[in-house]
Amino acid sequence: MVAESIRRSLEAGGLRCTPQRYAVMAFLTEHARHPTAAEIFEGVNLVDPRSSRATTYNNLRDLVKAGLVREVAVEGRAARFDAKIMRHHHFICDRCGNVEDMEWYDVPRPASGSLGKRVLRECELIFRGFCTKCAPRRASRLDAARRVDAG
Amino acid sequence: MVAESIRRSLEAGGLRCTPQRYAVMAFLTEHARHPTAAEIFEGVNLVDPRSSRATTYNNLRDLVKAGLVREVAVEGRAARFDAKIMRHHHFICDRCGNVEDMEWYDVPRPASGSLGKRVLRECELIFRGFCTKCAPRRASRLDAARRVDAG
DNA sequence: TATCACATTAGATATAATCTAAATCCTTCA
DNA sequence: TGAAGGATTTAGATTATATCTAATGTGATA
Ligand SMILES: [Mn+2]
Ligand SMILES: [Mn+2]
Ligand SMILES: [Zn+2]
Ligand SMILES: [Zn+2]
Repeated sequence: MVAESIRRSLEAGGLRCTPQRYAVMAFLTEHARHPTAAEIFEGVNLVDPRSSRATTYNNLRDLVKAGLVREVAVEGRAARFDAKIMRHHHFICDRCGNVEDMEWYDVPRPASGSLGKRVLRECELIFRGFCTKCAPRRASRLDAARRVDAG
Repeated sequence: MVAESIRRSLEAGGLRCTPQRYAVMAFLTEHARHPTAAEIFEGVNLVDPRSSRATTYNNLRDLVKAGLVREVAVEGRAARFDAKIMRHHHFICDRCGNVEDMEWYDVPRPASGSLGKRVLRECELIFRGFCTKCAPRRASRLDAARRVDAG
């Protein structure tokens, strides 16, 4: 059962399972769309219980620190979050900015000469291009496509 | 000569070579440290001519649009910028957050089945771990290391 | 029940980025 | 030359995002 597994992973991470904290984890587990903190705040408050903005931010910070959630590196202003269920890479659309999950595969590590004294923990891959929704319009210039969307 | 090459690349990108715009490109070319907009603003104003904050942001936006500069995807709040001189990957330090350049090498593309109808433009690699400066302290817990730094 | 650490909250504050509208600078073309 | 008009710059206001503060609430346990 999903509820029980969230409860367990919170406790494994040394965090109490509060309604607000549970709601953030549940939302991220159900929505693999890499929502922003504002979207998560809105999402968890569509249903009860109410959670304040500060609590949403606090819990996201704690969940990241506990390793249950990761912040996805992406340009744009607002941080995006991702429940750490399975290893995967990301595809970021040049046109609409959507961040999509991509199947995991191992990446060749850099030559140890180029790594120097650095200690490598992980290699993350970010693919860029046009997503399925945006690819059909790729014939037209990017600017033209943007203009169409704005209109 | 570097000055001349900056001038030429600006014009090739369809941008006038103004003193403020030139200063941003020159700063980014000299400082491969992926500075934030605020750092660039401060940096270009250490020498003359003065450039306003709005102009620094405007020029960074225009330079990115022209493909001469890229915004580096990194967690943290402020966007970081990088003159597009040579292809390279990035190493981000878990402890101090520094973004360092890493030698370029080709990355195996995802299986076309997992790509679907998406159109792939590039594969970017982000390495994470401890940088040369932070690696020696890695024995102690991350939190402990942070406390030392703060104190 | 009393205690105490952990959590939540509203609202204030800080930080990063963008917008606005006016002024200035360039290029072009009589 | 010297208007005309587009591109650029500017200070300051505004918006967007994130964090802080200090008061309050909650629940496990002695
Ligand atoms: Mn993801
Ligand atoms: Mn770089
Ligand atoms: Zn898209
Ligand atoms: Zn470091």
